[in-house]
Amino acid sequence: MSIKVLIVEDDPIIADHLSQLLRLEGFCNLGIAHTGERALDMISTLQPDLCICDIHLGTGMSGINVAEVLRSKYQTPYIFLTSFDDDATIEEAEKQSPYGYIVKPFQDRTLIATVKIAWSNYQKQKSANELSKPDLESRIDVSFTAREFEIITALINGESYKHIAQSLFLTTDSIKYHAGKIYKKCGITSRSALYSRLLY
Amino acid sequence: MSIKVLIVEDDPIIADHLSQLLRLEGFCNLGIAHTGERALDMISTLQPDLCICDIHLGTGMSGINVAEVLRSKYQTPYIFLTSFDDDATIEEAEKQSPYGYIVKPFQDRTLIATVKIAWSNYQKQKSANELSKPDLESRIDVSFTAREFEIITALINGESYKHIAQSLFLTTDSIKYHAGKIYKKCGITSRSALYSRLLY
DNA sequence: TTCAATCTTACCCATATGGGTAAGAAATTA
DNA sequence: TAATTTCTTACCCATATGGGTAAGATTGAA
Repeated sequence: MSIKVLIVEDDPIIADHLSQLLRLEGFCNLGIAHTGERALDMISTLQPDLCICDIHLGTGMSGINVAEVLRSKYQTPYIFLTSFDDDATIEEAEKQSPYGYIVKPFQDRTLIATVKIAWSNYQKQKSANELSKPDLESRIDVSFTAREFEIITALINGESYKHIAQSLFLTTDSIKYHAGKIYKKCGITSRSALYSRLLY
Repeated sequence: MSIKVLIVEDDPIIADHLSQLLRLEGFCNLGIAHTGERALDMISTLQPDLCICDIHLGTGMSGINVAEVLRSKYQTPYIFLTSFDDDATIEEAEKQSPYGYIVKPFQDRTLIATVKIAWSNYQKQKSANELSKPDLESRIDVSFTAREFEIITALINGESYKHIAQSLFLTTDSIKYHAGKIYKKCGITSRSALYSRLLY
């Protein structure tokens, strides 16, 4: 699966250049938005995986505004690309926590590397929240049986004993028993402590 | 407080250039490590806030190795800076989840912006676990009173009603009352649901 | 096959949690 | 000042959670 990238850039020369570059590198190029408003349209319909976003887009919305939406509404990663490199612009950009910031004119390879690394970091961050057994065990230095891990994930999901029991075709007493063993292993005495103990 | 930056770069020309650049921008320049081994020394004694790290350092350790240590042992952010831009190098770099990747020759402003944004992102990530009221409210689109927020943080910390009551000089009934209102506002019915609802 | 670990279930008991309601005090706003 | 919101507390009740113990079933390894 290739990464769907949207370019938000008002300068047609740069936009075309980016377009070429992405295609050559095997990205799925969703096209170019020349204004912030158009960008929002394309984002909602095309659902890009990542955006390359110019900060200054002439009149109307700025790239910062677009990034704001990407971040809060879509949680889609973006990198800024701009010829404005003054401290004020950088500071504004910082607030959006971009995955990269490139000043024009740019090295093609810097751009490609930045996009790839942005995507990779984003992916890792996303999967960081999903609990894996070996990962968890090494982190807190406690080992669990398969059953226990199954129940740990349910407990952390906030499911009641009854609910867990139903979905595992067991009785609540069994869940209670396993929860008890889990708590002992972790040196805790309540479910809430699981959250502080198991999640970073 | 200015950010303490360490340069890990074997090319003296580039290293000097970086040195100048950082100084001009008001960073605290901790100096230059010309080899990976020297870098580890300097890292352990000088405790940099951030490293700019060349990937290919002649013989001995590579910048990737240095980054590995920075990540696993010190949790110090770093950005890669290299003239090698082949896919294999980028892929190796990706694994280290760098905060930035810049290909030589580079734009001074790209470097500065990348460093600043890397630092800002790192800081945010660090403090992301600490709940702030406005932040929480905008994220889940529910508003809380000051008292409620106070109790939310305690609930999330896994404190029992009794404990919360004692530390706030209230009765457990009061805590129960507020917890109830909080749950209603969030559209949930249990403390465990708070975790999935309030924490990403 | 035998032993140990794990799993499932049951039962007892104490405490914690959450829903509902209500009423007076305090603070805020119109 | 009057109205509204928030805060504190109390009481009732049902359910959930957690500790302890114990016994039979299952599994896996020596």
